Amino acid sequence: MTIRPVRILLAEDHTLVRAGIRALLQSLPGVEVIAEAGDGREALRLAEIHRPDIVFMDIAMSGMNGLEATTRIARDLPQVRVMILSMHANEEYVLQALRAGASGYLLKDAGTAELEVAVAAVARGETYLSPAISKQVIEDYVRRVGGGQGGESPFDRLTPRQREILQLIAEGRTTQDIARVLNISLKTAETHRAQLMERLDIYDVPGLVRYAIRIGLVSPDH
Amino acid sequence: MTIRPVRILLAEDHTLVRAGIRALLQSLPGVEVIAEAGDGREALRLAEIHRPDIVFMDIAMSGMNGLEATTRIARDLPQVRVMILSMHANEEYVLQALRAGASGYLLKDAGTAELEVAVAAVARGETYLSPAISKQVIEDYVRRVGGGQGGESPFDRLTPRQREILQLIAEGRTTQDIARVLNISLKTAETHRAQLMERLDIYDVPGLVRYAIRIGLVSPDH
DNA sequence: TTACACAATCAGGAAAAACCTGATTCCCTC
DNA sequence: GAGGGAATCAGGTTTTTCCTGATTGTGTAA
Repeated sequence: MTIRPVRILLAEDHTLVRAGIRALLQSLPGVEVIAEAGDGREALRLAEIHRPDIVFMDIAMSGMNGLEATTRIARDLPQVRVMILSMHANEEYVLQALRAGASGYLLKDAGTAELEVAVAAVARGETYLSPAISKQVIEDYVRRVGGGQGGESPFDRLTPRQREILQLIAEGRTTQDIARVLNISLKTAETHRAQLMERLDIYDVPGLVRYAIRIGLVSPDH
Repeated sequence: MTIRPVRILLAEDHTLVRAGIRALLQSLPGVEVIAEAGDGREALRLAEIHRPDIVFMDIAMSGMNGLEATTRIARDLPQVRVMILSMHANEEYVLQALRAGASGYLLKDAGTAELEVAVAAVARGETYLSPAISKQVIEDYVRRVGGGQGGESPFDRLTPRQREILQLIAEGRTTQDIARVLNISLKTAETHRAQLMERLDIYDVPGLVRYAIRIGLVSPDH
């Protein structure tokens, strides 16, 4: 007997990229790309029709984005697994994807060998995350899921004090400055800063600034 | 006699996407992908070595971005043409690319047929722009070029070296790291950093990061 | 009610980074 | 051929970060 091939639906809005990834997927043994979608809504529609084993889903798509589509697929078609295709190893994105019900999170700068591993893992019903995604993220997730928690905003990841510190850092205040503004000792400000970095798994100031901008704590202007 | 194939260097930082596009390019008749680069600096190096006919260049790459690399290639290797690969039909990007000396601007959501047309056009020495790019943009460009000089971009405020340094800082590289990446001494990297701050009149790292984001040198994600 | 996790506070000392003040070389322009 | 800007480098000081602790209060789960 022949092994049943893994049937894949590929959702990605950039045609060229989609065609490229399709070519890669089809070069893998036991993999069949049965349909392509250019946005989340189409992905949803095609998933209902074809019931693929795996949907390869880009996050950034216009119309309906990949996370929204993932949520619906996970709810309505539980036998269909979703592999998120993303450019960002960003913790927030990964958590959102997993919360939405994705079975895998594959970075676009993964190698082709990794692609094969990822497909096989998800096809077996496992969860696959690109190795570049930090352990911290995974542990956070497991802990949270274990705790039976629900909605999570990026804001909840930090204590109020830590958010204050983060905002001040992103605004360009030095740690000394922060201590003065908040009326705490330099040492305390340093500790907050360190714990904040630990919490976000971001260990450099530029990374913190970009994160603060992403979650809207500060704007690139000013 | 056989027609000499079009030799292409492919610069794109996401391995998976790169592999995909490579597969597409190689499926075209008369096209040969002779090398791949994962960032702008490598693209520059490989372009010098291989002298490809066309460099397919992604804009958003870490380390040295595609526009910077394009500028240098256009200056140092005029016989090598650069085809920008971009996700955005955004006017500002297109203009910057053309100003940098690109011979083509291909959107990532182009079709594979368009890919073939684009390669052929640029190989013949023509300029190719994806049809989705508005006529307005093209007219603007022509007018500007025809009308002599004009546009002052925020980029012009910094030397190429300083832009490199700024981007690396905003990406979270330490000064040591930067020195290593650019193969200069720590002291030199420190000097560049200081002169850069002087030039922009911004004396803190978070401020530099926000500036870099404003002018599009890096994105808050990444 | 004790035990425990966690937020917020603080410190000493080592290590690293930034800052200040120079200097040289190269190349382009006037 | 003099001047100026860009890129390179260094010594030494100051500042900041990093590592490894500790204490207090508060809410919560055993």
